[in-house]
Amino acid sequence: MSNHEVLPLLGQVAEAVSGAIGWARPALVGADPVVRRSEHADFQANAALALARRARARPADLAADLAAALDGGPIEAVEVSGPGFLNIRVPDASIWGQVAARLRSTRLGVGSPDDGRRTVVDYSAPNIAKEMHVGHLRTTIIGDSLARVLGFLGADVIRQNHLGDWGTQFGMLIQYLDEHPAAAWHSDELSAGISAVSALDELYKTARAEFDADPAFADRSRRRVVDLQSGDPATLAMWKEIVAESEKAFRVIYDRLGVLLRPEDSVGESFYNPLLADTVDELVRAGLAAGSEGALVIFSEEVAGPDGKPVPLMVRKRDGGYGYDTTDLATIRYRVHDLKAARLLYVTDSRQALHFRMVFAAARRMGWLTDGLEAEHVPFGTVLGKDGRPFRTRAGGTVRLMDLLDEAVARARAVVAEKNPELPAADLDQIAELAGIGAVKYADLATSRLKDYVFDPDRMVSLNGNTGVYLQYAHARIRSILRKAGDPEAAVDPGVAPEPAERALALELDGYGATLAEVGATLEPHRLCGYLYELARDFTAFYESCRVLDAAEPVRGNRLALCQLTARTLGHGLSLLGITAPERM
RNA sequence: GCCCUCGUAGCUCAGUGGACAGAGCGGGCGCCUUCUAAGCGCCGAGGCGCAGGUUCGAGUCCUGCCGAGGGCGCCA
Repeated sequence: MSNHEVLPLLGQVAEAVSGAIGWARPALVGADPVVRRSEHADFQANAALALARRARARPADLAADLAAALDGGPIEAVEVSGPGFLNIRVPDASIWGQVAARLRSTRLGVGSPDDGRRTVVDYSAPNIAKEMHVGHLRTTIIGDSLARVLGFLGADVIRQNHLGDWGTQFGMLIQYLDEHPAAAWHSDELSAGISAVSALDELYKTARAEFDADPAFADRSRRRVVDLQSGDPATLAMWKEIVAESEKAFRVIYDRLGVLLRPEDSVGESFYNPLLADTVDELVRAGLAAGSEGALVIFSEEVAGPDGKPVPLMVRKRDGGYGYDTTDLATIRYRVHDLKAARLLYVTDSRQALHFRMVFAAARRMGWLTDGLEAEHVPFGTVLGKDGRPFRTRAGGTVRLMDLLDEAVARARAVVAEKNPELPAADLDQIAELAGIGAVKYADLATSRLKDYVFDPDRMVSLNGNTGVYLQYAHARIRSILRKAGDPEAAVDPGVAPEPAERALALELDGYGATLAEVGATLEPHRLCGYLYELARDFTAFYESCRVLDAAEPVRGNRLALCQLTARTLGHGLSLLGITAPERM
């Protein structure tokens, strides 16, 4: 499919201005028409200012020539303003035509610019036998939203949950569990509210203490690591059980968060373990990896360390083991060769930027990444507490993800209960859950990805401002109007002159696809949040100045159409953020 | 030492090289016989860390400096 199912007015105007440029100044054919939304008209074209020098003309003169060449087409009126801006107005009928066309489309008229592009999104990646904590919040939420947006834009998205399910720490844990068969850690032997990962996390700490205190246990643990790596059946069975129980616990969080990740998306470190030797062989044969101080490394061609020498990727450790550098190289090899990916995305925190830069560079030198292939680290900032320091419990420990969700839902519940005391308890629970989870996700997505952000439950469940709750409420309010009208078939009469608020709302709705394309290109979901907030505000302005239900036809029909398209766009946009938009609040 | 990111209103944040830099919170005033007041309007508040540069035009691009955070061999 093309970039647009319904060509936005901005695109139509841009085409017209492009045509005018070619007509008025053939030498400038193909130049950017620089069309933008405008406060002074429907759109403005800044091409005359940008091109005046090349055209060897005064901007105002060039603008006048362009205006003269812009007769008719999708443009109703043009005027030159200021130093050479073209203020452009589109016909009323076009405004309504776009609304009608988008309502007829199941995709709201949005095209599929990423059609068929196989895109691997690597995100979440919790560690087996450990609690999910605040550190997994952003990767899970941002990664999931990107998977949704790219999928909607037509990409063939393959989600990859790169679980931390392999490593020497499991030798210690398995040995401990083997020696303490009475220890409870299976989900069915734990009391409600205690997860397997919570129990395993505790047992691991105990095992760790014993490892440090008892040399004999440490020896047995080390032997257990060898057993695990050599595939000893009993050890492997225990490990698989630990993985399965952990995944059950993750499932509970994923279900509550409403993320797309499913069991088959789990392709953890253990999956790559058998592939690492081959990966390293290729690197050695290609002459990229070389011995250094007993280890095997790839020296970076561009990055130097504190000593001024090239920084190495650790391909094989001195003890013969493999670290994350090797695994990440193996993921590229696998995702390109076996999954046939065209675009690789790694949603991890920004501290790993240098690591990925070096891994990608090595993969390019190795020939695994070729020119048509895009590999991108999608970095994000740290979650901070209100004190501006990394978010921790009062005692200084990491904050469990589940606790954090509980707190947000509890606050949302208090706010909802206060504002709507008549709500039946069951509805209250359901709405509090939707609002609380939505608030957490929205707060995480709404701020620009790269910056650290402050986790503030009070602010995120606020009903005012750029919050998830505000958008959910806006959606519910519109749905309420539509229910009262009996959810009629949209009937748009393009002959009606739109009120300013109707015009502004329709133009905003027309720009939905452009915003999504921007999110797909920049991998910045906060642009979608900003768009939806603006849309909700435009709707509110419309709601304040334009009566819907008691308007006379054909105005009423047109306004209902605006309500329908706004509700669908809001609901759809929220769903791409992974947030549910309830019918009632 | 080198590299990366960030620095916009009292606070939390938006801001494709274009017309007077915008929201929310907090403060002040006002608006519910009308589709959800979980809302809306008005008032006050910054000239975008600092200094240069490129440009017809810079919060946005470039250079330097200051400040904060992060990274730089066997943890991911």
